[in-house]
Amino acid sequence: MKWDDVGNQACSVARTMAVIGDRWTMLILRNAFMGTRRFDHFQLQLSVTRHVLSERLKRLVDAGIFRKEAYKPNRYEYRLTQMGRDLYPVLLAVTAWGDTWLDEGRGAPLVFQHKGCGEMMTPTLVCSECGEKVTASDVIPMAGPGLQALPGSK
Amino acid sequence: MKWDDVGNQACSVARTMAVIGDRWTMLILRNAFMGTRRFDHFQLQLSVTRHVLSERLKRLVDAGIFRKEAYKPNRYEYRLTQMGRDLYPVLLAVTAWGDTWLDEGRGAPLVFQHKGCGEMMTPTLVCSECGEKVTASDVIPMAGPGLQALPGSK
DNA sequence: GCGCTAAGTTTCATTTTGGAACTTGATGGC
DNA sequence: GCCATCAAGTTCCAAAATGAAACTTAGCGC
Repeated sequence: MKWDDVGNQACSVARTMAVIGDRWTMLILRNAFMGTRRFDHFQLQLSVTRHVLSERLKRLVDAGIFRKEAYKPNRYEYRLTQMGRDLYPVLLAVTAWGDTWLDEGRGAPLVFQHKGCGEMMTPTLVCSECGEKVTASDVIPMAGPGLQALPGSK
Repeated sequence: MKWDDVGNQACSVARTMAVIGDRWTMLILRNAFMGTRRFDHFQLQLSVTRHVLSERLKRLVDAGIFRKEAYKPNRYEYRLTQMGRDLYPVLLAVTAWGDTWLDEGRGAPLVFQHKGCGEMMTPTLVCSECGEKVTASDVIPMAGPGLQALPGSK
């Protein structure tokens, strides 16, 4: 199967991966959340080739995750839209997992202070209804309204 | 920069992406959470080539996300380890984003019932300390113990 | 022992990367 | 005004990864 087809599946994971499911894209987003906006800055900070960076930014703009804006004639910057900012929980979940499982005993490279309460926080996933922490075995996935075809897998 | 190098950065996002940051890998994990365990089942459900599937499963086993176990002589299944199960919040965060932004008016393909309270839930990211919902602007990232070098970006 | 099944491996053409140089349209200095 | 510079890409090519499909290998069922 090709990736264009994967994006058409009735699965939010597949559709999301068709947009952001690539290594560089996540790192681009990470840096965007840290304040990076310009082509050359992304390129330098990430050491990604200009070629790939160009293609990824284009895709993210098309998807509506970045807005490309001229900050002076012929010079552009890439700013997260609301759609893009909404990816923060994904980044945080990824970070939390990496901190837990890949730190090699060194501790988290970054820690997060929550403005609201002032404490250092661990991003935690909870049920929207009862506020309880959620793990894989606490959840029953069920067919929702957006499901068309279900070959046991999608 | 090559991907092996990216995995060595002092950044949990980069390190995590070096392991799971690839489109197929996320879909493999999605299906693993839905109960899939065997090579041919993954292959059929995902329509990924056997070639790529083989390589990805190998990497996930090496990383410690799957455990490869013989269920009879010469037949194996891939089961999530605790490290693997801990990726569930990432999957849920991805799903929640896709449900919000990519459903094209059709509604979520899958909905999640929380066993604890019985309600249909939206996975929500909160601060571990105060329980408040967290967005990008609520958080201040700061250097943590695992940070060695910080070229403004990593 | 024959055919089936599961779990891969191999082969090869096509696509995608990585690396590096080239292009283009403002500025900025003098 | 004119030359140098800088930012934001594009182009080119070799190397690596992917997709598609056929092939391999070992145990099972009968």
